[in-house]
Amino acid sequence: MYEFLLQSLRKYILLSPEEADLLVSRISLRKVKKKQWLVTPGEISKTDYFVNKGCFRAYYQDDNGHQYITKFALEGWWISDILSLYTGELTKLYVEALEDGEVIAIHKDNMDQLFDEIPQLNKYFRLVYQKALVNASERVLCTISQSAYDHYMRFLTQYPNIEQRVPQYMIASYLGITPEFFSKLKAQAVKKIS
Amino acid sequence: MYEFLLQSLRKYILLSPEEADLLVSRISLRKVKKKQWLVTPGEISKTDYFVNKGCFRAYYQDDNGHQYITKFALEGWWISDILSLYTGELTKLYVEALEDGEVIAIHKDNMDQLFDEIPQLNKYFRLVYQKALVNASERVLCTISQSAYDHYMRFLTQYPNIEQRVPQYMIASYLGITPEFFSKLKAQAVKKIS
DNA sequence: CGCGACGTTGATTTGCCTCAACGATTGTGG
DNA sequence: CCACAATCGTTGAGGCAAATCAACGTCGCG
Repeated sequence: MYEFLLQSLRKYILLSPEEADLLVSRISLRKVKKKQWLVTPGEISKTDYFVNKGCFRAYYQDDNGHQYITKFALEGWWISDILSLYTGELTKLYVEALEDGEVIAIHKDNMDQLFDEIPQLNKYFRLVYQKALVNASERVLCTISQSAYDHYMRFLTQYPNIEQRVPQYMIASYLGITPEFFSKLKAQAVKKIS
Repeated sequence: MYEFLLQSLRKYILLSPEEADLLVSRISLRKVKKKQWLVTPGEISKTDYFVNKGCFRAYYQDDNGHQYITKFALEGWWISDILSLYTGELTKLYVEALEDGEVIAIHKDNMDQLFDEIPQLNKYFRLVYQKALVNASERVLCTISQSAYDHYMRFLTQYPNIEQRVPQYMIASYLGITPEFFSKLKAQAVKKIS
């Protein structure tokens, strides 16, 4: 049941059977239906989620109702409002399931305890965050330095095969452009090739 | 000499005197002059830097010679090409001193050793990266959701008092706009107030 | 002093947005 | 199994934000 998560941990650190058991005792599995939310604005985020199955998006909605997708998460990714989890401030994000799926939930308090009980976990998350930081930095650079089309190309390499799983207007939102303009971009790209 | 770094560590973790000594034995102080580089494209980054004094920028330069600033670092910040440091790929970034200053340099190999010798260091960097990730995520959100002016306002809260230390065209570059347009933005802002 | 670095301002162009209309597809209840 | 609505993608006309290019003013510094 938790094999996939343990496998992810073992990519970076060694876990004794006892530690693995301890970990498992402090986490829980949660099934979610398409369009359900894991996080909604106004709460204080207390849980970190590991995607076991399915596809999720984190997005922000401004006062005019416009949505901006900040992140997608597929199998093996962590997703939460890290800002709220870290600072205790109110969440401003939604985290929504784009398909029926399941996540492994770890409550902040259990997490803190686990960090003491299994110090190696600090290393695991150090590496996870480091990787996420590299991604975020590259995305920032792309956004300020490249045209929307180049930015799109980079997106495809970071999220391979995601185009089959999420509607096009969400990809546009992630890229920071409108669905209409995104559609025109793709039309032009086809012309260029031929 | 290394007091400032130790102080930063102690904000998040406890260090015994022995551990502090061990740490100090594996790091070095490096003085840099204005316009000197800590990192230049084409190398493989092997060192992480902690800013003890001064002001630095990381930037990318494209084939047309355009520069894009991805990060500023003031006293107490870490700066490096984390991508190259992490993956071993060639750096594409410059890291340059904007003032005479000094950094504390930690070589990757020493760092890895220290992570084993002082496991708590994992926790420190987990938290440092987590914070940096929160910042980067907010920056992404701002860039795709807000106008250049709002984005500028947020910048000021993240880097207070930096306007006195770096030229305006670099702030424009960080924000992803041209110096000319940035100048016009500020002119309009003054009008609004009066 | 004279040069280079930096900031400003204006004219023009371009990338992307907004609004609106229109197919295509999917899902759902009668 | 069909009618209908809802969701999603496409296309076009017009508008705005920001880029580009060029000229000019100002300051600090060798």
